[in-house]
Amino acid sequence: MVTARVLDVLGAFTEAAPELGLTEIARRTGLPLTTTHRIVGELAAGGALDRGDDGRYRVGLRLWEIAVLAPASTMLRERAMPFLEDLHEVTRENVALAVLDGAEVVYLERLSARDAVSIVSRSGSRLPVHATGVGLVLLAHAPPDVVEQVLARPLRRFTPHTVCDPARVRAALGEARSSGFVISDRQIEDVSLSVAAPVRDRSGRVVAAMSVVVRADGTNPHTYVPAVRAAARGISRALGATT
Amino acid sequence: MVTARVLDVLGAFTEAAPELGLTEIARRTGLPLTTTHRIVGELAAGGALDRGDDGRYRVGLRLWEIAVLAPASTMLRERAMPFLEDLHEVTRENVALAVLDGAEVVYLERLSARDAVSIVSRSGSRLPVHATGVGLVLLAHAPPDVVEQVLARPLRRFTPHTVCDPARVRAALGEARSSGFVISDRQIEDVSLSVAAPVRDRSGRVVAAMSVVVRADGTNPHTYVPAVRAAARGISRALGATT
DNA sequence: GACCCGGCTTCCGTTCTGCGGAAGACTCGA
DNA sequence: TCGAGTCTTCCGCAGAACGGAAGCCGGGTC
Repeated sequence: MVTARVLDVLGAFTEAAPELGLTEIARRTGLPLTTTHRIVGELAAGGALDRGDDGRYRVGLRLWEIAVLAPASTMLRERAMPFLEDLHEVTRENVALAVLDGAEVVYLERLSARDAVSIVSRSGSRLPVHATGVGLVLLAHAPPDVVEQVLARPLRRFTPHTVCDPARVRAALGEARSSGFVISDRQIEDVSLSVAAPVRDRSGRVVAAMSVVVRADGTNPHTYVPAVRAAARGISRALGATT
Repeated sequence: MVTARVLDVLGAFTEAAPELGLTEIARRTGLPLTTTHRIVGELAAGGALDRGDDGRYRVGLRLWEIAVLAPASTMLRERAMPFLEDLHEVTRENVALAVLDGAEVVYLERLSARDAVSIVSRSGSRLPVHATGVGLVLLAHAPPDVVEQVLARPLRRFTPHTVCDPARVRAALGEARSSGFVISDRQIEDVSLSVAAPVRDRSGRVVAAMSVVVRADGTNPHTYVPAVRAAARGISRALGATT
C-alpha cells in the first residue's frame, strides 16, 4: 500500500496549493504525520519533491521530466504546438488544447495573450465538460456511455448562463456533431466565450479539442470558427488523420 | 524501499523509450518480474501509468497533471511563454528555455519552427551544459563548486567543434559573464548554433537561460543577440527581477 | 525573557505488507 | 505444432513500514 500512499502524497498538491508543508500534506492525505514524513522524505530524496528553504514541499523537476513523457504531452501537445501558436498569432487571443478525462477536460496547453481576456485555465487545469467549449466538443464525440455518465449527475452552474439542463446539453452535443464546432458562451465566467473544434487522430477518433477563448463583448464569435477549425484540422493531420 | 522502487519504475521511461513492456521495465530497474508487475499495476491503478491495448505502459495523464505543478513549469515555463513566443514569432527560429540540474541542462520548453533547423532537444530533454548555449550561460552564473564539478570530469565530444578543453570552457564562461550572452556554435550537431542569454529571478539570481537555435549556415549569429537578450530580460521581469 | 502553539523530527516495539521464486497461462512467429 | 518470450498468479516468510509518543525548534505574544 505504499505505492498508493505515494500517489496520495503527490496528489495532495493542486493548482490551488502547489506548495505544502508536512502537516498540510498529512491533513490532505489522511496519513499519520510520521508516515507522511517518511514518504515525503523518500520522494524528496528521489527528486520527485523538492523542499524549499521555507520547509515547504513542491513538485520536483525529476517528476516533471518523467511526466512530460506522457503521450498527452509528446504525441499530442508537442505536435499541436505549431498550430496553437499559429492561431494564437493570427487571433491575438487565448488558445487552449484539452483532452477528456471522465466528466472533465484536462488542459494540455493554454497560450495566453497579453490583451486578451484573463481566463482560469492553465496547463494541467481541469474543468467540467458541460461548461467548456472543448468539453462539449469532446463529449459530442465520446461513446454514449460517457455522455450518460456525465448527464446522470447534476451539472454545476458557474454563471447565470451555464447550461445545466441535460436536454439542452444533448441538443448542444447534436449541434456540435453536425456543425463541427462549439461556441461556449459565458459558461465558466461572465466575461469570456470560447470557440472549439475537434482534433482527430489517424483512426479518425476525436482525441482532443482545441479552442480560442475571447472576451464576451459582443464581437461575433462566428468570425473565429474558420480559423479554429483550420488549426484543429492542422493538428489532426499532424497526428496522422487523413481527412 | 517501495517509494524508491516506485521512482525507479517511473524513471525507467525515457525520451528514447516512452513506452515499455513489463519485462523491459524489470530489466531497466533491476527488479524481479513479480515485484515490477505489482508496482506497475499499482501505478496503473492510480493513473500514474497507462497500459495500452498492446500491453505496454506509458506515463499517465494523472502523473502529468501533478507534475506540471512543479515551479519549473508554473513559475518559470508559464511566465516565460509569452516572451518565448514573441522571440519565436520575430525570428522564425527554434526557441528554448532550460534550467541547470547538476552537470546538465533540462529543457522546460522548446518551440520549434517550420522552416528552422531540426534540433534534438524537446521539453524534458537533458543535454550536457558545456555543449549548449543555455548550459554555458547557466554554468557561467553557477556557484564555483558547480563549475568545478562539471569540469572535473571528461567533457563529451559531439562534433569536431565541441569544446572539451576545460580551459577553453572557462574562457567561454568568462566571456559569457562579461558579454551577457553565449553563442554556441555546432557543439551538439554540425548544422546548428544557438544564441543564449540568462534569465534572472527577483533576487537577481540566474534561474534559467533561453536561446534561439538556428542553422549554422553562415548567417551572422550576432544579429540574434539583441532580440534574445531582450526576451530574456522580459522573462526576468515577469519573474520579478528589477533591473 | 518566558511561555505557548504549531510544525517537524526521532525513536522503537509491533505487525502486516511486500517480497520474489516457482509454476503456469498466453501470444506470436517459425 | 512447438518454442521462446512475456506476463500472471500463488503463497510462506521476513523485514520494511507502521504510527503513537516524546521531544525539538521557531515564531509570535505578553
